[in-house]
Amino acid sequence: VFLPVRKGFYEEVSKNVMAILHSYADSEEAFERTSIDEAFLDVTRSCNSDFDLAREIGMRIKEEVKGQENLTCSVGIGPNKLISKMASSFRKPDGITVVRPEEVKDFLRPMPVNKLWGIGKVTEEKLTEMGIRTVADLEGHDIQELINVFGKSRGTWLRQAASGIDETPVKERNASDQIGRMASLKQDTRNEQMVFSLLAELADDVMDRAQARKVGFRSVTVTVIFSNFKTSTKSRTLSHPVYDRQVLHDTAREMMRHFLDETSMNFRRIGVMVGNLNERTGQKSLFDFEG
DNA sequence: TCCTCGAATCC
DNA sequence: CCACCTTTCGAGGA
Repeated sequence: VFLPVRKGFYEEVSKNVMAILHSYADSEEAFERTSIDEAFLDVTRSCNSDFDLAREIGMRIKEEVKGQENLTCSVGIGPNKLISKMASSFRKPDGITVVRPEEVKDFLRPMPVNKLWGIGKVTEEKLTEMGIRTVADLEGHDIQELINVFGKSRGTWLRQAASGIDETPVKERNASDQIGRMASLKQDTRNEQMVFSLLAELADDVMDRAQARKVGFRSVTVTVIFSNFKTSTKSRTLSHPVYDRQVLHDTAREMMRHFLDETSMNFRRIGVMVGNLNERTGQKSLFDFEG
């Protein structure tokens, strides 16, 4: 069933659910929303590191979400974010999975590597070529070779993740650093009317979201995906933060002009993104500029 | 250190 | 499972 959901509906539900989740976290800061319907909660203190108590908390959350919003959800409980995220994916929908510290290895080892959170199609293929199929294979693999293939930071991450190690704290993230939107053209084209009118819609949408968050931006990126699926991006950083819709429109247009002039292939999708977001606050004190 | 741009992941 | 979209990451140049 496809529901033409009125704008803002998901956001409203999300807000309510997040409020419930937040209320079960150890503290105001022990909460990390990761998407419209997912969050990490640190409950170490509330359950006194007892995983049976943690399960009780998980059950209460499920009941409350069901009662308040009539929604099911999946809960994963583990010693860190990596494991709890994977535990929550383990039984879906409406599941609850607890992975105790001593169970982590058995939980991970049999899994194909692509189940590890953070490994997608490309990494999976490279690993397959290296003869690494399961998490156990990855855990046993020579770290130096992983670093040679994936680079230092990703290579070491792979090995740590395979062992179920993740020390990243549960922490409210500074709401995203960038706001962007892409869309397909009705047909592959480089007709200026069609391209510019879609570009304007996207820019408006991005601007709406920036305004809702009361942020300005200092960089603008325009993306074009061509008929052959090749992607090109062009970005420009302005000298001062901007809050002006017209500036976004003009800048995006100018950059799109470049693509129209410098290329010959039809466009399939285009996108607009703003970055270097900057809160519009009152007068900043000198301390705000200390690095 | 900043900027640009493509790669990669996740939704 | 696929197709599509959003955001982040990181390499390399200035």
